[in-house]
Amino acid sequence: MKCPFCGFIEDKVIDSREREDGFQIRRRRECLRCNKRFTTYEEIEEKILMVVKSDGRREKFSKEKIFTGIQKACEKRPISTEQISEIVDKVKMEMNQKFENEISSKVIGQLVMENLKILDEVAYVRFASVYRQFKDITEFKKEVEQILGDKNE
Amino acid sequence: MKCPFCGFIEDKVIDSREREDGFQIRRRRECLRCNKRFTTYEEIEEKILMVVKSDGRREKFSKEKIFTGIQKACEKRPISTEQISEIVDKVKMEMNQKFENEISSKVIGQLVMENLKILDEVAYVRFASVYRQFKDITEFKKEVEQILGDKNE
DNA sequence: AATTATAATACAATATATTGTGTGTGTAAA
DNA sequence: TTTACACACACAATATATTGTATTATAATT
Repeated sequence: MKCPFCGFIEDKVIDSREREDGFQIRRRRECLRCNKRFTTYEEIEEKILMVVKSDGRREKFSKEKIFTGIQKACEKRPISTEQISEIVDKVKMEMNQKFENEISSKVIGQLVMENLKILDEVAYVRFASVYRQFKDITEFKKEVEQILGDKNE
Repeated sequence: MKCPFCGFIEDKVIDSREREDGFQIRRRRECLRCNKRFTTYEEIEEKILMVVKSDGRREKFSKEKIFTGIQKACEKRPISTEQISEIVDKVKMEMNQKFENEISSKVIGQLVMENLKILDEVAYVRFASVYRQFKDITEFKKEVEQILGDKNE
């Protein structure tokens, strides 16, 4: 790794820590010529995932959008930011497992819903109402009865 | 490094290559649970350098801007893109050595000029004429005589 | 279509990074 | 202002990454 101070190509790692979330490694390096220190980060290469929206337009997949979508559904619910992040990461992982370069926004919505359902039913129903575009309250009713029904089996 | 497919936290590096320019290391990793492979990149953390312009406004330092500035000065000159990149990198390195978070655009100009002077005098004079805002051709004359004078010493 | 560059793959010999534990510091959040 | 959190620093014991060489695949460029 080229020293940002003197440009020398050799250095040694004097410390190396993985972030708790496991998505980054930080290394502290020292240049073998000028002895100055600098920090590097190792990250997973993100393949650019395209999301196909219902009208056919495509846009870059963004963790942030999913995050805010879930966040809205979780308003005033006992769900922490970390828990939302976990869902986002899980959804992303499932996407990596199952899909190539494109994924429809519908499928993303389903993945989010599956994960949200386990965590918080209120948030789940809220999210579903937005995602599946509930037209009137009977749809809420149906969805809730569905959930309750599943539990009694 | 967390597996992007299954989320497992352990993996092994099966290949590791440094880019020729020395600013990146690419690692090929394999998950110890699902055996899927993925790629990571290690890069130097970029500290955000602010450039103070002559009117006092600040903006983020950008390699691209310097690059295009030099490129203009090198029009029709026998200077390759790589050589320009090298100057940009050298300037950046000098900045890292000497400065903290802020640097005046004037000083950047000087650094560029120093490096350009060694490489190509025509480009240097062009760059200087823009950078130091030559008012008339006598300034070109002065600059050229200065260079020629330096050589005879 | 031909060319170039970059990435993925494999394998073997060698060198260097990683991880735990602990201290201190600066900065952002509560 | 007190509390967290992330980063810098140090050291020691252990495990794993790095680098050369080479072939093939894929994407980008002309």
